[in-house]
Amino acid sequence: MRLERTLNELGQAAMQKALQSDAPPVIRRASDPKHGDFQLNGVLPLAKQMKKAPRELAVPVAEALSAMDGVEKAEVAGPGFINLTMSKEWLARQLDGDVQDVARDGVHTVAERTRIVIDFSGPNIAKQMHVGHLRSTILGAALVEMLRFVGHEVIGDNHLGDWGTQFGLLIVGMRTFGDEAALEANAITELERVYKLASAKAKEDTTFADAARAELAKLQSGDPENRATWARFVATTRKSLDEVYAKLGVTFDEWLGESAYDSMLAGVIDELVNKGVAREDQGALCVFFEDDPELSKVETPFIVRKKDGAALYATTDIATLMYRRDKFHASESLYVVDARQALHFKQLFATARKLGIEMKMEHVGFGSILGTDGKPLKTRDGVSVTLASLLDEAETRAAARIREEGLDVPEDELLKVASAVGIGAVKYADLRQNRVSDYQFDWDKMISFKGNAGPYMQYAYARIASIFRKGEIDPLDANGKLSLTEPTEVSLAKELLRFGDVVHHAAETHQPHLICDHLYSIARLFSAFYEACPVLKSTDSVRESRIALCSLTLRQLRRGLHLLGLQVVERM
RNA sequence: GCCCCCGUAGCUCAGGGGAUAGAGCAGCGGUUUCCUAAACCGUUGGUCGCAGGUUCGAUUCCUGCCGGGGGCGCCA
Repeated sequence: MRLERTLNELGQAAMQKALQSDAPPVIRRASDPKHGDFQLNGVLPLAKQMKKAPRELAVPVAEALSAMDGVEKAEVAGPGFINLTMSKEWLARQLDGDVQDVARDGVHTVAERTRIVIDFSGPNIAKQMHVGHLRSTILGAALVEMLRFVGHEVIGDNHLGDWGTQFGLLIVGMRTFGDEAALEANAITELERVYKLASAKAKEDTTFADAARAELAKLQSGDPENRATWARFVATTRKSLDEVYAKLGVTFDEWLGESAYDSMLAGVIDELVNKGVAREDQGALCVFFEDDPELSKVETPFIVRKKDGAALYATTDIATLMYRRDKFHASESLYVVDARQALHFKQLFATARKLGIEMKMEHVGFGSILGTDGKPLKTRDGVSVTLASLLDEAETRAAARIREEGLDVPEDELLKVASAVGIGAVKYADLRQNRVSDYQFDWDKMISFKGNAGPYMQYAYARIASIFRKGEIDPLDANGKLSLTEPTEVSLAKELLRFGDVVHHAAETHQPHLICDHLYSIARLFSAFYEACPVLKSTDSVRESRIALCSLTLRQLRRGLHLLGLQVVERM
């Protein structure tokens, strides 16, 4: 349900009736349960505006509220807050609707459906994915699910780094240092080895560097031989990328790498020049931002063509925006990319606006993954943990932990559960934190399964699932009427009512951690409820009600975890 | 030098104009003849980096400073 809107309407009606005012009621959750369920703060600013004493104005509003359906108590407090307590019957009635809503578990859909392209993951060809790709992939996949579920039309796009300078080096490097057999056997390992040698040599040997540039130019002008070599690099790399994505359970709607836009680049350059957006400077074609208060201070131009004539990342990104506008008719483009690229995106978006591209563009940035020592997990010289090995370790650790605890997992399901728990732990650890800050990757915390962590959530889910299994009840049929009496029932119910608002807020602001926090809160309140209230052992309408409460908790937990990309398991 | 982000409990982090600032971990003390104890309950712990300003009210907004991180012409 839409709790915020419902309460807002209630508050608005009261303020209208008591004060004939359209001022916003400013309803918040009570800061302390002693103050009731919610508080209406809107009287304070209104009093200021009307030059009246706040408490004086608050009295008639509180009276009006008290007379309204569902309001148990409304009283003036402090400088002029109105503390609001809703009746348990009202809470139950509101939540009944969510219990019945088997299709969406109480989450409404947006009024205005828009088409959004989400650009995420974006690994490089000829390179193993490493921890640096983890956040973009996990965050992006969650945002796709979240925005899609609230009703948007979402296109998840893997903008592969499959074009650019590195291929000149790789082609020459393969010719010089390459081992064909090794390439067949393990493409990425061989390509990484060759790349490292080639880039080192290019730094010292200018003829070698020139040769690389020449091969790159040939590739970009469509030379069949180089093109075929390139295609082989791409295809072999894709195989290993697919393995990682399969393990993560991440899929894409499009795989439009940088190469997909190559044919557009000349046109982009023309448009930049013809519209007077870019001009030459020191041999390169650049966009300057004299008119932008922030970007003009940075002084670095946005380079769209190097002095040797080659296009770059920037050029491709502009082409990509045009493509999304013309082919996808997208109204929004999100980039789930490391926060360190903030300047690039500011310049890109400013350039797009200069070109008249009317699209909502947003850089959904995120911080780095650090080790427990507070330093980046990835080292400068490229010795970084590969994503594949990290995910393997997560599964291994989870399996060990499950065995150690002697959990309720049949041996033939162990690997499946270990995978759901291990991968889930990694994903959850990443998503639970505000994306803008760096976060410490800590196996012990992740795998200790305590507190706000993936396994705790999965465990909470499994416990509820076991109630239904034991009672031989289908959660989807558990739609008895709610009657809330015990304090733990009321607390849980109030939290369950917020689910829709939370999912929408998280989706709109691109903050999956809001869902994590909320699910954690639901799981904890459920545990408290479960501790205090027998479910299957209770009888009649109490039993019906509690089963309905369990059902909605189960479904919201499952829904929320799915939105985050975590699997649930029926027993663990 | 310029620009961006971050300073909240011992540690890892939420919160973001409103009442006494919240979780987890760690610490301390409890709970199992009872539907999953990977659980639950209680408790210790904070000048919200510092200084001004705006406001009836600032941890939250603004400015400055200090501390940490990141970025800054032909990489992505």
